[in-house]
Amino acid sequence: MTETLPPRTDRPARGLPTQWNPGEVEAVLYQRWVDAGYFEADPGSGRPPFCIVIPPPNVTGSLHLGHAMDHTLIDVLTRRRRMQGYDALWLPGMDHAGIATQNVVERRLAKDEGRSRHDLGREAFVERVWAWKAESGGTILGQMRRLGDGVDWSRERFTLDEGLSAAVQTVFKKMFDDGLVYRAERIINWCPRCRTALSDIEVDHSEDEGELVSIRYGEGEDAIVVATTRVETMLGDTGVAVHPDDERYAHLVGRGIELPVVGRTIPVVADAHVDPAFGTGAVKVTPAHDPNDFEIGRRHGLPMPSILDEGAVVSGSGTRFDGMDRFAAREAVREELRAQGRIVAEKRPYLHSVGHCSRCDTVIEPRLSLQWFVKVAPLARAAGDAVRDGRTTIHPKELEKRYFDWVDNMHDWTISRQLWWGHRIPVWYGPDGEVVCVGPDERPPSGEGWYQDEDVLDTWFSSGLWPISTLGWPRDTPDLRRYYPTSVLVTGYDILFFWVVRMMMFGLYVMDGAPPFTHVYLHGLIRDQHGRKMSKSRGNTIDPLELIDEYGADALRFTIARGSNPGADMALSTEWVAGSRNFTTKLWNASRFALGNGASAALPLPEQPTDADRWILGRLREVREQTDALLEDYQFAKATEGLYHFTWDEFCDWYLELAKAQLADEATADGTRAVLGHVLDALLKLLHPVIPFVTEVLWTALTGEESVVVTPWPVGAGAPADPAAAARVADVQRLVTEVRRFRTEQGIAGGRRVAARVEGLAAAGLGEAGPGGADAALRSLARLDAPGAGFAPTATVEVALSGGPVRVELDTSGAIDVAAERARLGRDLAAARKELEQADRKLGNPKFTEKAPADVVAGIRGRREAALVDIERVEGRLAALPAERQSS
RNA sequence: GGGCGCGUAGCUCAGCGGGAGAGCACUCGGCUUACACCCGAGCGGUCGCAGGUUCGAACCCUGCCGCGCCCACCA
Repeated sequence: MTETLPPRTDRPARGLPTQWNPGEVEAVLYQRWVDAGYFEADPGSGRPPFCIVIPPPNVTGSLHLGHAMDHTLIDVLTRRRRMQGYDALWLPGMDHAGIATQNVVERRLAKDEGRSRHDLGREAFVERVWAWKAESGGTILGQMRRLGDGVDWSRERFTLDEGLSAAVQTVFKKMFDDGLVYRAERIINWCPRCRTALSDIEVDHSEDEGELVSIRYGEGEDAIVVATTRVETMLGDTGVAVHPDDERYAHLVGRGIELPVVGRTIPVVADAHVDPAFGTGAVKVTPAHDPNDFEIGRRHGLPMPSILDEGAVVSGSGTRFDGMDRFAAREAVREELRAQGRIVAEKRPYLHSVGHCSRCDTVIEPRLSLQWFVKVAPLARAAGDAVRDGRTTIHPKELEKRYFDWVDNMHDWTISRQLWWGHRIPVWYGPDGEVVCVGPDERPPSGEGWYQDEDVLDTWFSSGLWPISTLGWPRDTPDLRRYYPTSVLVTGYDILFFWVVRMMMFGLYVMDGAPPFTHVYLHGLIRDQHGRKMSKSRGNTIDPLELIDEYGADALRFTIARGSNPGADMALSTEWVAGSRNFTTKLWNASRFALGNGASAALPLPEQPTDADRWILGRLREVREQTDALLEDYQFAKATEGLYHFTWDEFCDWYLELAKAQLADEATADGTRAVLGHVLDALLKLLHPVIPFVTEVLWTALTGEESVVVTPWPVGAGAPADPAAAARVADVQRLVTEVRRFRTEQGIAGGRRVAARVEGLAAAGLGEAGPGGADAALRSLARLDAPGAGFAPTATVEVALSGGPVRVELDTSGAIDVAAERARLGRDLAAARKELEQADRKLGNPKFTEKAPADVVAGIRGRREAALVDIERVEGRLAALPAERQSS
């Protein structure tokens, strides 16, 4: 729902429309930036390099809020560095996302044409995926432009590009030669639906309901009871294992026992892996379908028949279950065992951990299979060491532990995938069992009987090379020399293991110990307004494009930055984005006011600034310093929040209001225009990295210059803090607030001017009348007129300021609401008494006065004094109130 | 089973040893010549529970309760 408000004023502010309309302007501005080449890096510039490589979005579809988070934070960092004079490069690109993309295209193919990839054949299918990539990739690039991503489009990369493919092939070859990749028959995770091997982290475990069935193997004295959650695997049992020290079974070790249903005799072996306290202390051993059993089988030389393939019992198992689906087989085998009286016990439901394919949720089948692996131990050790010795730092630091736990306990990485979309493994097999790995510039062996490996590499293999391959490796390019190691990696903590660790391993390996990035910043996940994970099935996802359409890209970016605390998830709702949109509107209107009143950044700052001037210039300096410190520490939320409050609560609510009086006085008008221009200029620059569009329009209107994108960061903006001036402004604020409160309690309309006499300003150290003085400020902000003829005060507002009491006598033109005033003063009195009581309690404790630091004690004493003064003042006012008239 | 983290205003979250905060929501006023996507004034919290340390604890320690996440070859 968009409301268009009628313009309330048509005073022109240097061509600025009365309303900020992001939808009309953003695309134009973005194209202008790109055309101007602002985002293009120049390794020969001589400026210090700053580089971030994008976490490449998958070409599976379109960007979601998680990407918007990556992009916002990266853009904030990059735009700021560019303004700080760095040769800033944000390198864009996309990931082919092997299995994910292949699945998407396969599903579409099935839905639209009722065909499988096998119907098309490898070559034609891969062509289809490329077509999809063109379409989906285009969508993503368009979305990045909508977000305002300041990326260097001339350096855009894709993981299946020629150059990146060469990098993949080169690394594979190097690792092959170094013995870091190997081909072996191991138990791997097989997804029967995707029909490919998966690495360990592509398997999600969940507690599922199943069954635990205890089966008696053997007869009589030789009988052993084993328990299993997967009855059907007993078809592939080749042994029963017991603990070596388990006396219950000692007599059976080494002997044969008959495997029911199948009828073959299998040995009882002693293996320390078995926990004698668990269940019966005896385990059935299915080496081809369980990682533990595989190890046991290996230690004892047991046969390893595969009895399940592609999710069904293999034909040729020699049983009547041949070809039966694995879950049907589970039931059928169980019933057969039951018929034979073999089932001793059953527990159902039985909760246990079951692996699922992270892509399609199908139950994973552990399977003995010939695959390619990366020997990770040396790589992982190097990855751990680089963080341990500080070559790379992880923010927030708490996530380091997770990183170490992972790299220090990593299993070998299964990298071959039985897919078609990806980098084909560059290995050729010869007729006599030759295995030849081929580099990118080498010709593969040809001739009778030679063929290339059918499989492709895990998509994370190429993503892991992203920071080096995108910069040109294996060629020795200026970019690589200039931007590697990259400055920061910004990504979600959820892909720490998938991606960050792999990049560390590869980067260190390929680049001789130079890590791929100096810092890693891990942000949290975006959740819905109640902190729940966003998911399509829950129906609580929000499309970033819809938010941009309704509120503007700046609003979305501001919301994300404002909610991003290191490592913590953030809840996002349209209300938050609307609030951010309101902020951009506020900034817009404040700028219009300033411009409409002749603000200029080119004017010299006043030689005799007012207190308000000194205060806001001092605050500006502090805010700039604070913003820098926070952003250096990746505290996006706090940095953004600080700018929000400075803009709204200080600049708009107070300085602009104070400026109105100053502008009306010739003595201060020019100075005020200069201060307004100066503060606005710096503020727009500080906000630009977060909200680039609106700040660009406003800043160019203010300065008439080309673009805020390439303007220097406002390091010297503002002035050193002036605590005395700031204290006087704080006093004025208190005064104004107290008078406003009185007016509200008395029901005096906000716009109505009230005649008033102000006493005690000079004595309180606030000066008297005069340009930029406290009196003028108070009268302007509290809407007080000078006492004219016939001034007849009906009420007094008295405020005890640090320098003394100030009395404001008001002529409300008639009797005041005594009850309301009594209530207001009563609340003040209660508060003051409570303060006094608290202070007395502390000061009455000798241990406190003895042990607490002197400044703390002094602070409490000060508060006690102030409370006493307050109480006296308020009691005086209460006593002076006229008697309440009796009313019903 | 191991590890990490979180429980603070109705909601989402900051604060992490010395006067309980923000945004949104809510109440009451208000077309106050930048802004009603606004302005002004308010209401709202035994800071999960119980102990302990300390002159002083939302903040440090211990235990408990509740929730979340990560890791793990629990047959």
